[in-house]
Amino acid sequence: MLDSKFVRENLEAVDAAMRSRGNFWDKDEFVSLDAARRRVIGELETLQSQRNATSKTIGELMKTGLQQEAEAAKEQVRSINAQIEQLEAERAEAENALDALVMAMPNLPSDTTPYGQSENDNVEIRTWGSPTVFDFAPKAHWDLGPELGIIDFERAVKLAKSRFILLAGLGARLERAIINFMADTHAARGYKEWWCPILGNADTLTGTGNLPKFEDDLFKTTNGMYLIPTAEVMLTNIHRDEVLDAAALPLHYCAFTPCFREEAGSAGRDTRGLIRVHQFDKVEMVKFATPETSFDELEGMVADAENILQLLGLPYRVISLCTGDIGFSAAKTYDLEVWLPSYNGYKEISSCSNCTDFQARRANIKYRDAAAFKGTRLAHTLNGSGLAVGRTMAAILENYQQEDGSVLLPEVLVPYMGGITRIG
RNA sequence: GGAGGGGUGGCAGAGUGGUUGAAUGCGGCGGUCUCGAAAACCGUUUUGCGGGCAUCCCCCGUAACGAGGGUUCGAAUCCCUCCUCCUCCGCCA
Repeated sequence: MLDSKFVRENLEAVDAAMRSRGNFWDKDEFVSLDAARRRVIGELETLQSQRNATSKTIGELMKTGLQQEAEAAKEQVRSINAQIEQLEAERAEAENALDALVMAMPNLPSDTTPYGQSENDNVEIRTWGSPTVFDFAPKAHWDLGPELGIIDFERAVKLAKSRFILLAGLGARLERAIINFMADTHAARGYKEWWCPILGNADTLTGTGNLPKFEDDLFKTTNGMYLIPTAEVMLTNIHRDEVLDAAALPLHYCAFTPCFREEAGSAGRDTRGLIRVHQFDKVEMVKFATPETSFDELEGMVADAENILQLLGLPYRVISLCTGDIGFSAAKTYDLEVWLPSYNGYKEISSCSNCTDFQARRANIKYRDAAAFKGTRLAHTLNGSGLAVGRTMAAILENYQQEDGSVLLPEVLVPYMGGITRIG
């Protein structure tokens, strides 16, 4: 969430930023709600001050036995309280309205985020490798998987519903191999690994910006909990309501979890295969940093995600998302897109974002640096996929497929597959 | 699931209705002393919001003692609900 004081004092700049993101917030409503709230608070606190002063004298009057005067003062406070009660209601109303408006506002884009309206305006930063060339007609992973007997789409529908996946035999093992390879690789590069709940409460989902605006994207339980759409939610909220020591920053965390997404509104998109499903595995990276270093940390995080693709030998490109395409909480986002022969193009496999203080303000994540400043400041949070496991499997199957329908395995995965070098 | 006992400032720990945002101790920070350090001594030590001043410094007000509601002129202190921790019993991967 944005700082409403900052919004008030930088109205035009914020307005421009919102429009660059295609977010049509109501500037005038903000101004009037903010003014109303401050007026009510002013009046309310004046009355509270009067009440406190009068109450104090009541105690003294009663000690000195001046019952009559005390009763008169009590009556006076009662009438003040009646006014306070009404103003409290007004304040709650004003704050709720302002809160709803501000909570619906996305983060301000970084200066370095390219301006643009849609994904067509994203900027390619670099590519690694080149699109895989075949001297036969390559198959899509949704054909390869069933043919090899390692992905069972039909039974997954029977067990759950469409857009769920059932892996069999070496497919299930490959899933585990990819997870372990990714988690081990990040851990070796300094990321502390966590294992976390995959159900979160409303405060947790609010902290990362998933609630209240994107509730429809989440699976909910009957007791008011939510299945996490990504481990980012848990890793970021680990330090909710905490003050971190600047000397400990940056913190580099990672975790493997299943991820659950309703995919409301994406019916008809990527309907086949492993690309867009309700449940998938992901190894996630999260960082906590100071404002001074967070953008450098973002570059480092992208490099760590790229490292996985390079070790797997999968061609990819890095793009910088434009203002119109970055996510709600992000100030700057790089997407890694892996080459997918079935799409004859690149497909997102990782998204790395600097959320600056946007999540930290919601989640109350601060840090202290006694030598540099008094008090506390909001930390910056970053998150990135490292990587989406299902899409990685799809990319491996498609890019490593052989003419005979078998699939070679990337060398780095062989130890995780118990020495198996080929499926099929 | 049953019974009982707790949740106070970075930590420990007082405080059962009236200048208590909160004693005391520890820790932290600043200073005195010292060649330096330790010890000792002195001072200081939360955050949100509103306003002033101003621009990272201070002042005023207000709110916050797990969360929310209630009683009262006034609540950390009394009542209710919820959350959570601990102990014992039961159940269980």
